[in-house]
Amino acid sequence: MTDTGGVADPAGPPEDSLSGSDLRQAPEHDLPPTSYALLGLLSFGPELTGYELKQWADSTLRFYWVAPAMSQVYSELTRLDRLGLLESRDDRTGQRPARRYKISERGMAELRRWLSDTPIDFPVLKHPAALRLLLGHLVDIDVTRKMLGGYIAQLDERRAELQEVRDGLGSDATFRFPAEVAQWGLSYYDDESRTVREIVDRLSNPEPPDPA
Amino acid sequence: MTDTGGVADPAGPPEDSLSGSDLRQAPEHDLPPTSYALLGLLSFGPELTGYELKQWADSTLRFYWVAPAMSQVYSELTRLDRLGLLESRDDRTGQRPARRYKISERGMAELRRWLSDTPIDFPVLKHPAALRLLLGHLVDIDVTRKMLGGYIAQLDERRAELQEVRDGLGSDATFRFPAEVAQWGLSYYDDESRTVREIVDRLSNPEPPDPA
DNA sequence: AGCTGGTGTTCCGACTAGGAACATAAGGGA
DNA sequence: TCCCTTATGTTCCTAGTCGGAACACCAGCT
Repeated sequence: MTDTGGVADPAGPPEDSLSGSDLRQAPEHDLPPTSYALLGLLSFGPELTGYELKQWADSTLRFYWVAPAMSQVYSELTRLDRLGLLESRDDRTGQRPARRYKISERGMAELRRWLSDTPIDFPVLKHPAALRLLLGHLVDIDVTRKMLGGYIAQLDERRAELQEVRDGLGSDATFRFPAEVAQWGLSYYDDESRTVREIVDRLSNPEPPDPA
Repeated sequence: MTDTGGVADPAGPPEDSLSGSDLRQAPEHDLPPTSYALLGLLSFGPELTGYELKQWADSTLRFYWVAPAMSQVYSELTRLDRLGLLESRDDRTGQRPARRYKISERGMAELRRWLSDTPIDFPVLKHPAALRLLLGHLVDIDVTRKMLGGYIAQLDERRAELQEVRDGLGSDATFRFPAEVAQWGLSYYDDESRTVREIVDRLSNPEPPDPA
């Protein structure tokens, strides 16, 4: 087993000193999915700083993928660059010096390979509202009802944000797939909101005899 | 800020030696949600080994909460025990010696406090199928269609498993809340399956002019 | 001059994921 | 009988992830 490398190398100076043998090394195994998520954002073309990439992920990606932390965005960029999947340069044209990254040909190829070859994982979910409903026997019913009411309010808020994202994509074929994903999310929020309202109704009217 | 403690203490022998001052210490801050998830399972009453708790979590909890890894189950049990939220004993009655844990009064109280006082977080989602659909521009359309077909098949499978869980809960009022949560999950799988089928249809018939 | 807020990045500690490793028992087949 | 597989029960290690603190600099406002 060869060393696939730690992300940070605090001992070595970053400039010059082509010391490592792991420069431009192919990622023998799959990277974690979050790496492909960020690489995927960059596959749409822009040349971004870590800060800008984080903002973009926060505004769109987070609806179906956990928005990675700032620190993780930067360490991912460092790693992807080291693997040759990105190209980077120092940008001093703006008011602030910054490092800008864009996807490389290698990166595009690796992304295509991953999309074609890798079996799909089932979604991973952490659903606090469901967990709390499960534990309803421990608290007064009003606590649970109130909790679900708050969840519905959050759903409405998120739905409105996602609607804005979807509207911003227009009907241009360029953003056909992002638009499909946004639509998917909107359907999800609508269905979820309806389902939770039904649950709240059932909690209020304990046993409505089925009139069928 | 006082030390809220590492989970493992490899230096110290576990028996006797009341060395620490952090025994039976209240958790000043909230524990991570996964801790409350496991504590919540134990709030239904049983006295379990780490192994059994992991199996239970795998069979039911995983539908709306990431099933924690074996190693995490054990470290959580150790921590919750150290905090006085669990009671534990060595069990040698079975064929294999094992440590059994059940929830304490303190644990029940802390769980109730958390349910009542803590604001609810929005669900966290990692949705590989959505991420791949987003990147549809990179691959042939058939790759994306096939990917979504595989996802639908996984959905059907999961739905069948959850249906069994739900059937096992019956209509007894004891499991009213677990049954509601299971029903919630079933609705989610049904809605998601329908939505994804619609997406696949749209991918096949690119622009069906709206006949309205 | 100082305050606040946005840009840009790094570092650290805690939490989480996943598998390897270890140990023992039960059951089945050559 | 011996081996193999499966299940029980637990620990350890590595890498990945999260969240905040810290640092730095610039712009606009008071």
